[in-house]
Amino acid sequence: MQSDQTDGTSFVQMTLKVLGGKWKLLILWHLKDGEKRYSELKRLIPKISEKMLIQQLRELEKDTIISRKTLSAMPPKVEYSFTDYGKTLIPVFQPLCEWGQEHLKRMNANEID
Amino acid sequence: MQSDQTDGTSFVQMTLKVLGGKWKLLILWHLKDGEKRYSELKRLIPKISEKMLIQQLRELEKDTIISRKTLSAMPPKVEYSFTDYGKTLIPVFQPLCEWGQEHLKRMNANEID
DNA sequence: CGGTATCCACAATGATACTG
DNA sequence: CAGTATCATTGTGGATACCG
Repeated sequence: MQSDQTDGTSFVQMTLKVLGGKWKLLILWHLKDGEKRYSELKRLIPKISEKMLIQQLRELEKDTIISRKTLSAMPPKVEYSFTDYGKTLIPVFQPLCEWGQEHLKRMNANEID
Repeated sequence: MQSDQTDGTSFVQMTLKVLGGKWKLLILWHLKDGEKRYSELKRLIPKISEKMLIQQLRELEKDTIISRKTLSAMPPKVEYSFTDYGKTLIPVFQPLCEWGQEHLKRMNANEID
């Protein structure tokens, strides 16, 4: 039931804006196992640049998917975790990632692409 | 261009490659109601350029999510529909889109962003 | 009708150096 | 440790014209 008659497409743009970043699914994938410190995420995702890590975290935070807690200022200690609202996303993106894993296997098996 | 990851993260890149295109979710959203002709899709998604429409369709086809059937050569008549394999994606991306719709409402309601 | 081809703007990402 | 700042590069998407 679309409420939006002129252009029922903005929810797609929204979905992509929230999850479409190159690293966001991966960040969420790690956070679903529990809160993580900035440095842990950096270690878990070695190929991400600091700029991208902080940028994607900021965007997820702005979208109220994750929250940022400063545990101590000196030495710096920051923890990222799902918000309660963000947790509603877990049953949605987890099957997506699992589908992606199966799809990857299938593509490799058939040597497509 | 990196081809290999060694860590178990490439499924995320794969997921984004398959669904991350700006119009793919929207195309699939329309196709899940049944097969559609090229011109129907163009009409259903007025803002997409022909280049993008055909490009996204080709990629979905290459990923074996949808299939392309030439119904007649003259006049040209082409129909796109989910493959059986592609249908396994429906229960995955549909909740995603529904979440996106709810998220959009929430953002509008709170005037966040 | 159902595409292709070309050119270009700009957004997204990346590398690297620096900072409180 | 947890970021910022800057610059370079790449990728994605759009406009337009043309083709079988």
